[in-house]
Amino acid sequence: MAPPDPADGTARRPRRHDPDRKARILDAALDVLVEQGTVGITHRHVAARADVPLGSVTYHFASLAELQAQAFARFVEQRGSEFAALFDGVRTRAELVDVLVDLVHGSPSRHRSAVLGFELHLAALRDPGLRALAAGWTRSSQEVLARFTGQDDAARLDALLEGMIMHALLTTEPRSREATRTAIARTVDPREQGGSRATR
Amino acid sequence: MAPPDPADGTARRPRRHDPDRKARILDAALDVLVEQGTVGITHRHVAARADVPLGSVTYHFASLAELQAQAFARFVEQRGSEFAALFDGVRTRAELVDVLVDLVHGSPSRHRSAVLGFELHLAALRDPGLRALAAGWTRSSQEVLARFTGQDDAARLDALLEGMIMHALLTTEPRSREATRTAIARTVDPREQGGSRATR
Amino acid sequence: MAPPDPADGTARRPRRHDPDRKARILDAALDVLVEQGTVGITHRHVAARADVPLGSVTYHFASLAELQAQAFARFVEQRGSEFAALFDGVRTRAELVDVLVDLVHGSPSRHRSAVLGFELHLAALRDPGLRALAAGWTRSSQEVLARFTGQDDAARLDALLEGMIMHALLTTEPRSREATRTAIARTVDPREQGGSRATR
Amino acid sequence: MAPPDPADGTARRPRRHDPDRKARILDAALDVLVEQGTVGITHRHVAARADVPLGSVTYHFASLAELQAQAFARFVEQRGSEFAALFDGVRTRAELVDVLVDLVHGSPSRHRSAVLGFELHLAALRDPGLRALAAGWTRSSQEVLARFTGQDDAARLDALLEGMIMHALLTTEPRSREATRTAIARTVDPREQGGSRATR
DNA sequence: TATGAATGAGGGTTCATTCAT
DNA sequence: GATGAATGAACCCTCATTCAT
Repeated sequence: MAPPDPADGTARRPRRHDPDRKARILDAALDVLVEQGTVGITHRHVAARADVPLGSVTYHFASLAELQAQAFARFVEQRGSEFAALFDGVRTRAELVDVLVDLVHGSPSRHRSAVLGFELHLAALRDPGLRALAAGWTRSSQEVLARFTGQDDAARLDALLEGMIMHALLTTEPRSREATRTAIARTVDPREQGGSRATR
Repeated sequence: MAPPDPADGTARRPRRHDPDRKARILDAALDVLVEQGTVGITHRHVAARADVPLGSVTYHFASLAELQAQAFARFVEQRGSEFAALFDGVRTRAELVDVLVDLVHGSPSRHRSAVLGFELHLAALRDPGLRALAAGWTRSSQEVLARFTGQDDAARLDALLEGMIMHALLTTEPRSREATRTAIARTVDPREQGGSRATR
Repeated sequence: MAPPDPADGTARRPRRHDPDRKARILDAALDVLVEQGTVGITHRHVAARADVPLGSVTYHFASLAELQAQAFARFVEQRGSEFAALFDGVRTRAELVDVLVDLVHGSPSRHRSAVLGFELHLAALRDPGLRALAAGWTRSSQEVLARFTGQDDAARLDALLEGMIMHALLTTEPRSREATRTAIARTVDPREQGGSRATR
Repeated sequence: MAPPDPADGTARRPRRHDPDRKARILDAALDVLVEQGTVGITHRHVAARADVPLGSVTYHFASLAELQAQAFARFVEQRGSEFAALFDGVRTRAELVDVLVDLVHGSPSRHRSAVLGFELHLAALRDPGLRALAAGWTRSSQEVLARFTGQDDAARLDALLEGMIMHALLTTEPRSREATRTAIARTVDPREQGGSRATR
């Protein structure tokens, strides 16, 4: 005889043997991070988000800190590939600028990456393990950019993008794409003087 | 017979009638924010840091959210003046660059501002009130910069600084001041091509 | 409008301002210790036993270990006075033996002291703070006995009593009072050879 | 792709077909009992101590209570033989006293027995099954002693030893062997009046 | 005005036990 | 036979907030 369903409408969860449950928990943790930030990372929130019993989270992760660390690691891995893929078809400086402008004035899907990135950066301020992770991520991002701009300009460009993305996340009256384009274009190629689309 | 002490470490303190206690509490809250981030903002932590009884915090602030908001407001106000003052003696582009390089490769006192700034930015992502505060801060910062660079370049410079400060906070092997100087110099004056100290 | 009573029949507890609640919690903890042993010392058990909300226990005691330590300290203090009082009217060796036999073949009220004493001894094995407490208790007990027997015999007598009390607690077929009396009498006065009531 | 490890430290161990694993688990449980007391008896602790997978403990024992009971039973059996063997070469009262003094002022190996004995006694207070076990142990111990002292004195001697061992376990400034010897000698032979080594 | 006692929700974590493999 | 994934209860403790004094 099966146990009765609880009264509160939540269906019984008979799910035993669920492979890659661990990965699903990590994805749920990233969802929570986007919506609530690091304060939202609790066993109970993550479990509810992953539609998994509480004990399942504590079973797979020895501590919340470890869960958070692995979630961030998963993000960096996934986002690293995505980021590199953005530049796959880029041949000219103009195309590079196009991609970067899209990066800043991003779609909702970019919003997620941006928020997670900043959460990681802030968490890394006080966690050496996360600091190493963030450093690796920054390095690989700059390597991607450096293929187009050279090493030094890549660092500069990366910092500019970081700041612009943060501002874009926060601003209520979004700066026009044109202003963003100009700023990026000048950084990608300092000889650019005009604010409009580079024609040469 | 003396009344029993509570179990936590809060000792008995006979300080009655303490003007500007409210301000001291806010400063303590900022200290906590620097050291532990927004998760550390609890009545007990702040009270202990301010060396003030627990009830004093709840008495002066209707809720924790309000305490945090006022603490951030105090920070923006203080930091705004400080920031403007940094540029008081600046006359040439070279001097501007000097000040900005110092801003990025900051002393420990700058560390505090940088951390609080990022804490504010991240908290503002999910709190409309803080978002307005952060927006005002960004605007006034850019106005200061714009006195030297014009409006558009100020926004670009501000974003660059933001990104470089974050990277400087996180990196383990700090990038040389020279690289920072070059990046800033090129942004301040796009005609700069060399990486070394600008001579005029 | 008062909040409604909970559905499970437990009456609402409007009790604010309850002085010597801390002492009541400690007494409840001792009750729990008697009934369930150290494993039963949980915030919830003690709170329920003291008819006090859970938060009240955590408020008054910084940790469970501290609660347990203070409870044992309270027991030692109370029991110390009781123990000394047992010998107030003792004038002769025979009266001393009478009191000690009663101590071993104790009433239910003695059961409590015996169990708490052994719980303390065992807990003290692994807790230096409790070890000091237990040592002090043993010392003061032996001082009381020494007033009748001298220092060395007091130690011997104390050990014998300890062992007999433990056996009395455990045995299913209780040894007769006569056997206990004989054993004690021989220890109190080694010249005693017979097993029956000392007449001299 | 390897299956994920659980979050706790239990590593993968390829030991299949391990006879007398059950006995090894019981010995591990006794080790845990000595070090942490009955609260430490958990499936995980015992499994880790025995270097055995978690499931192995639940497989061999229907419940934790049963595991504990069997561990105590194993202790009583082993310790019973050991205890009897202590008296194998005893011929005179003086030799008997020597053995008993060693029993109280024991080496580390005796420490283990003493702690386990008291753990058993206290656990038996609240568990009828263990009470029977403890009663049997006490009986057989007294039978060994009775071969030298007679039935009544054996019970008295056993109680004295029990108390002295407990005191010896707890005391920080260990009572001298001489005092212990005197106490035992007087109990073994009430005609003994002097405190020093009995010469006949 | 100012304080600290009081409360209950919710936090991280450990655990005995069940069960599919 | 043997194992480890899975589950939910219960653990200790921290906390925001309320309120009597």
